[in-house]
Amino acid sequence: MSTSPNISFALHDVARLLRKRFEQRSRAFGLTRAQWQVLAYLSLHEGIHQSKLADLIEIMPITLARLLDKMQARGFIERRPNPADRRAWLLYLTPKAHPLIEVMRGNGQKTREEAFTGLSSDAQQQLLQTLCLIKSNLLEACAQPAVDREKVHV
Amino acid sequence: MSTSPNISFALHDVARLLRKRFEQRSRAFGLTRAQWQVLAYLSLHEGIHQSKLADLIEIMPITLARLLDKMQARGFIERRPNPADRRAWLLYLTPKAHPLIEVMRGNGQKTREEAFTGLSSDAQQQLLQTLCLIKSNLLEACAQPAVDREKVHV
DNA sequence: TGATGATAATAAGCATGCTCACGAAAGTTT
DNA sequence: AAACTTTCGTGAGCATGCTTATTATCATCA
Repeated sequence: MSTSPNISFALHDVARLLRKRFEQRSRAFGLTRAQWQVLAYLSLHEGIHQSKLADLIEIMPITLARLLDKMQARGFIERRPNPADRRAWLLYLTPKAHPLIEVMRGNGQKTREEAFTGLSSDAQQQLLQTLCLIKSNLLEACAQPAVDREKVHV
Repeated sequence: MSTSPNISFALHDVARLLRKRFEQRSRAFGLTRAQWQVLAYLSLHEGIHQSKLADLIEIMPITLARLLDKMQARGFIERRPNPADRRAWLLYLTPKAHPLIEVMRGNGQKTREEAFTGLSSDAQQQLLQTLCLIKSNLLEACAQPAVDREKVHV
């Protein structure tokens, strides 16, 4: 980590700003960005278990559980008991949630349009491919231990 | 926001994984990623005020204050009174912190090497430029209101 | 069948980031 | 000088993410 313009920092900043901008839009509809994301995935997989949904979104199950608590309290989702497995819930959107999906997609679209102004379609494709490569590098790296044993005693 | 592979999601994932990988390395030295970042910036600007440092790192002053509380408690930084302005502290590293700086830079370096394996130097330059463009788009966008007035009543 | 191990959801607690608000001090204007 | 505005640091409280641990249930195998 250095203070010169640095890809890691730039990535971090861009992700944070995307989040922030999306949040600015989302908040007007009463949901946070994370809750929107849950809604988006759930809309394509109604009847899914919490653990499967957490896998899809790539967050820890406990993190999802807390989000669902809030969304259930606000009447956006339902947890139905699963007769075949009393440990697991089956997740469904409520009727109240459905009209939000389209609006949400639009918000994501608008945010991306703002973010990618001045980027050709080719450049966007290129960027996506590069990001996917980096992501796969990092997924592999994260699975390896990262400790320099000789230096731990600093 | 859609569930097809999407640049926003990929960016978010990559940033999260970079953070996670860096954290795996940092933790062996007793500091979190955010605390490392504070240390890195502070090492180049000793004697700075909290508000200026928060500007540099681009976080809210209150967020920095909490980080500094912990780092001070662990003996990595000092808050010296400023005789010229009794509201503001002057921030300094302690001797204990200095040897960590080099190690930290190395960690960042290693993390980037892992992340950018298989990316040519040109591709990295390209990526950095693209990210900077997106960042500047988003900084501008975030300064604008984002509400679709007609749709707020959903 | 009965013990053992895996899995689903959640609890507890920490770290980081935010917004909003406030007190103390400094700067500015009248 | 007195009244204002601004700035610096921080308190309170929320949201999201994590790790670690627990409980209930299910699945499997001796």
